[in-house]
Order: sequence, then structure tokens, then C-alpha cells
Amino acid sequence: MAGSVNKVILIGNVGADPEIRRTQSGTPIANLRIATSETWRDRNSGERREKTEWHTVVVFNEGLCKVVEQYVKKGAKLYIEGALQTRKWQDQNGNDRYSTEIVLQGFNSTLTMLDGRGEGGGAGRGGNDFGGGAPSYDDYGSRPSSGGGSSSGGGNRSGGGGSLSRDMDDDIPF
Amino acid sequence: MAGSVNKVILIGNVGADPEIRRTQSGTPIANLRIATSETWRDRNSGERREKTEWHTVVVFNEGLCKVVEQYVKKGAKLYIEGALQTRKWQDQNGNDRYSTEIVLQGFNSTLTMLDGRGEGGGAGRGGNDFGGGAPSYDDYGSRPSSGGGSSSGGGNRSGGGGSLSRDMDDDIPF
Amino acid sequence: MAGSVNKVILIGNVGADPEIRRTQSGTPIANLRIATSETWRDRNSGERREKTEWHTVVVFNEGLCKVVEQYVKKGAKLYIEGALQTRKWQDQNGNDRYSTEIVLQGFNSTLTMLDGRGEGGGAGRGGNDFGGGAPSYDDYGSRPSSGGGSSSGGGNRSGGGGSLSRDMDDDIPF
Amino acid sequence: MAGSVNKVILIGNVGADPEIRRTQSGTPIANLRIATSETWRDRNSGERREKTEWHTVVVFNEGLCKVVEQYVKKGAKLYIEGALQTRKWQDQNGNDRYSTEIVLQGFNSTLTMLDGRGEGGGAGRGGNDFGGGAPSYDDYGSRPSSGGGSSSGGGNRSGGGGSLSRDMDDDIPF
DNA sequence: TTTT
DNA sequence: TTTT
Repeated sequence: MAGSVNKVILIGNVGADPEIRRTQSGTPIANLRIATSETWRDRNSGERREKTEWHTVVVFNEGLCKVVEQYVKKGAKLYIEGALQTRKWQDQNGNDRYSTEIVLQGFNSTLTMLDGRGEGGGAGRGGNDFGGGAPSYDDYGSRPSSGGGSSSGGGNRSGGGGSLSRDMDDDIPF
Repeated sequence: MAGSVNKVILIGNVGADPEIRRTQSGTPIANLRIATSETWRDRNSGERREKTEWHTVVVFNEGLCKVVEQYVKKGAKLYIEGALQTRKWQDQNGNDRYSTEIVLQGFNSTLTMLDGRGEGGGAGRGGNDFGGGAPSYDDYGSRPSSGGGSSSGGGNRSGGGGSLSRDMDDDIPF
Repeated sequence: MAGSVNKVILIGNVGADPEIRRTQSGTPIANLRIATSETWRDRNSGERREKTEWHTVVVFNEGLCKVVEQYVKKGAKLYIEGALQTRKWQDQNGNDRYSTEIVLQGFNSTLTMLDGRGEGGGAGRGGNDFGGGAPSYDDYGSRPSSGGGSSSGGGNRSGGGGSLSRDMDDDIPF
Repeated sequence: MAGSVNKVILIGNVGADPEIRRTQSGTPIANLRIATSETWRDRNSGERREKTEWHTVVVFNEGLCKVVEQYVKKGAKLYIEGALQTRKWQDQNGNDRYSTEIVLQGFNSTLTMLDGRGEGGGAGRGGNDFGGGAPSYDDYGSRPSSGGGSSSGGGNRSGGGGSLSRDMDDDIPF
């Protein structure tokens, strides 16, 4: 169907260290459980209430998997952007079952760590090549900035090393 | 958990006329099935492929339910903004089962029809009080615009008829 | 226009302590400057690059203003959900000028602090009634949870204290 | 800054036929003006009000530019996902001026037509290779579906033609 | 003017 | 300058 959007945005905390599986061909797939929660004050009692929602996130993208493998630990706060997918499977009695997951794959998937180094630190967080900050990985290798100036590298990530330059000179805004 | 976001954005088509149930107290609840779909060209074969995803949307909000009841028919294209919720239930064998739905309730929920009148028309689409256009309903009665000028009515929907005026005069941007 | 969406989602850091103005009627309006930034590795040189974008956020909603006033300080990391608005004004020479801002007002506006108490602490961060966590405020007073169980309070915030109960019993999913 | 998000989502109508410029190297850049609008009922007068917001969208991505060039005409309804960018420039008096635009470039940019062929039709809309539907283009050539089954093609768009298969067998959800 |  |  043309004109379709399927997008999930989550900010929440990872409930357990991620599981990384590998396909027969060696491609990694990461599974995360993420909790979001909302609090509100009960209109009648005035009490503070909280409701936690658990989400299953499946990371197919290899680059994102590496980030998950290296940096994401139980308790980490993440920004996730993916798509909903409901998978059909059979339980041991042969009954159809369905599971809905947030899939990070291909374009428009993002995973960003929101709590820079810290909150427990420990192994697996340090010694990265991200320069010490909280890693943020997007789906396509290097991420060129906008066309301010005459930066090379453009949106055409699928091609080789195309050049994109934006001529500011002839920009007459509005 | 403070600092949590749980948001789903869908644009898709309604698979069947909505079901409207009512709670014992008479509150309506609408159920929708919405299809999103992505198409791509297979890298190897070059064939065009399509994958459709079906989503269950539950509308708790009364105002949105009315819109659904009156205007949303099979085939309608909708913009939906809601939250993910996984519900636990027991099947007839007493086994735990889980269903994940997109819930439209309270703040930050939206349902907008993207195909103005048309595509089949028929009863139930005309004769509305929306002035003939595709209805868009947001969660909170009237929806005041921004404070440009000295419009009354503001964001303080919870209160009565508070006044919000934005003094443009002292706005020195940047 | 029916079927319209205008939404901005930002996660970034506050560049300076917020400014709070008040309208003649006393309604507070908060101004924030928020930085987002993206980093990438230059395709040619391999160098790490960074580009920072500054955003002006205007908070009309009273509840959100209070949160800003009490908790948001320079350096805070925020999640913001609002709408784009371009304002026309005249400079001292009488020339038309335009400024684009992210407006938080009414429904579908959110501001959430992503760095719970801490990271410097200091006055203005402690002593809140949020129970020690990072405050998150949404546009409409109390925020009822979903209809799990028979919680009272529903999406009908515009009305009084309507009741919303979801009967789980008759939920046959899928 | 690690942990940053800059995202704009618009659904609106194109105000005029797009302008396509080309850089010296021939790369196309498309400019669009998109209108979003919100309607509400005035709390005091009860009158129906409408406020239209105009957005400038700049499409750097080559693939998206082609879609714009071929299919987007005045009046078209679009879904746009991009990032905010404020550009500094000098007016004829040498004064600094700023313009904020929604930039579609690189990852996480999307442009989807929401009104399938039609509404005027004519040249430029028909005869496409999209199979007759409203074209939707995402930033990176072919767009592989999720790993249901053993579909080839995966998220690893940065590599060559890697294979991604998801073994359903060992998927024990929840 | 933030953050890494 | 769109759309309803």
C-alpha cells in the first residue's frame, strides 16, 4: 500500500542484559526488553499511580547490534525508533500464537543511548571508539551532516561516495 | 519511571468496519484493524515485494470513539497516534496469552482521517458537523490555536476559559 | 485542512537557564534554547565531525511552564514534543522577519526530563513533589493510565470525572 | 552530543509546484512549501477557527528528489519526516538572517504521497514504475522487509548484498 | 548557548 | 501558496 507509515518511538530502560543470537550465516540479532512507564495521580484517591509497559525489541541491523552488544546493559536508558511487527508462531501444542515486537531494521531505525557513560559503569562500557560518549548508532555507517558548506558525502549512502554540495550562495529563503 | 515515552504512529488503511463495544457504564470502546505495508524491490531478483502488517487499535477516548463510529469505514486511510500496550489474557485452556495493541487514550492520542470524503462514500460519511471535510479529532474538546495575536483560549484546557495572550511586542527572537 | 499533522520531536540539551515571561494576565510563557547535534565520520578524511543545531522552544502550557520554572536548568537533557510555528515580526527598520519556533501548547505537547535528579544537583532541582525522580509533565493535569482493570478516570479529561472501565472478560484478541 | 534526536513529522498539502535546483555538480535539490492547519472551535464564540502553518522543506536526497520531481504537484498531500535546520544568511543590507527549514537528507528521512494518483492527474503522475499507486520513497534504494521467513536482503545496506535470515524455529517469544 |  |  502506498502511503503507509509504521513507526514506534520508545524511551525507556532496558530490563535485562540483551541477548544476542546469530543466524546460521553469522548475522547477529539482538533482543531487548524495554520498560516504559507512566505515572499519574488518581483522580479520586489522589494517590500516585504507575503503570509499566514492557516492550520486546528485535535488532536486525548489524551496526545497531554491535552497539547493543558492546554498550547496552541492564538498566540503560534508550531511545528507540523502529516498526511494529507481529510474528506468528506455534506453541508446543501446535496452536497459533502471535507476538508483537518492535523491529529495528533498515531505514528509519534508530537506537540511541540516553545515559552517557555511567550509572554503574563497569566492563563493557569503556574502551570504546566513540570517544567516550554515549554511543548513538544509526542505520547506515557514517552519517553525513546536512549540506551546509560544500561538505562531501551526501544522502546517497547506497551509492559509492557521491558528492553533495549545497550552494548557499543561491539560497534565497522564503 | 520518569523520562519515558511510548508512542506509535501509523498511517494505514482500515481493514474492516470498526467494532464498537460499550462498557457496563455505557462508555464506548472502538476496535480497529489497520494495515500498513511496505514495498521494496528485491535485491537479488529485482522483483517487487510487499509486506503487510496488521495492527489492532483500541480507542478508549470517547470523542475519538464518536469519530470512529460516525466516519471510519472499511478502507479508510487513517493517521493514528497512540501507545503500545500488551494485555495478558487466558485462552480457553487457561494458558496465558498476550496481545499487543495500540491504545488511543488520554493525552497524546490522535486519530485523523486522511482521505476526505470519498472513495466509496455511502452512508455514514456525509451529514456530519465537520463542515464536510475529513474529520480530525484530538483528545480534548476544542483545540485552541497558538498564541499568535491575542487569541483567547489557551493550553489550559483543564481549567475553565482561561485567557492566554502572547505579547508579540516584546518578542525579540534569537 | 482536515488530515494535517505538525509535530516536532527533540531530544537535546538546554543551552541556558530558561526565561519565563508573563502575559499581562499573568500567564507564564517559558522560552528554552535546546541543542541537538549529530556526529558522523567524514567519508573522505575519516575524521569525526559534529554539527549542532539550536532550537527555540516556547512553552505556553501552564503546567509545563511550572515544570520548566522549577526543574529545567542549563545543561538539562529534555525530550520535547511540540509543533512548528513561524512567527512574523518587524525588525527596527520595519522589515518583515520570520522566526520559527517549536511551540508546546495544548494537546500532544510533552516535555520530559531525561536526566533524573543529579548531574550537578544544586538549587532548583531538589525539593520537588515528584518523589525524587525526573519530572515529566504532560499537558493535562493527572494522566490516567490505560483501561486495564476498572480504573476510574479516563481520557475524557475535558469533562468532569467520567468513568472508564475496560472489561477484560469479553476481550477476545485477534 | 550523544543521545540527540531532531525529528519533524508533517502531514500537509503542497502549496505550489516544487522547485528543483541543481548544484554545480548536478545534484538535485528540491524545495517544497507545505501547509499544515489546525481547526478548533472557539471556546467563547463557538465559532470554527482555522490556523494554517507554512513549512519550507528542502530535499537533498537524490532519490527523494526524483520522486518530488516526477510526482509531487501543487495540492498533493504528503507525509514528510525530516530534521529541523536553521540556516544563517545575509540579506541585501548585510544583516544576519535566519531561516528554519525541514531538511530531508540521509537516514530517517521520508517522503510519502498520501493521495494516490488522482486529484487532477495529468502528466507527470501517470506512467510511473510504481505500479500505479502513490509513490513512496525512502532514503536508501531498495527497502528490505523484515526478517520473517528467510528473505534475503537485510538491514545491512551499507555492505554489499548480505543475507539476513531469521530463524523462526528458535524464537521463543516472551 | 548545551552535550559528548 | 495548500487543503477542508
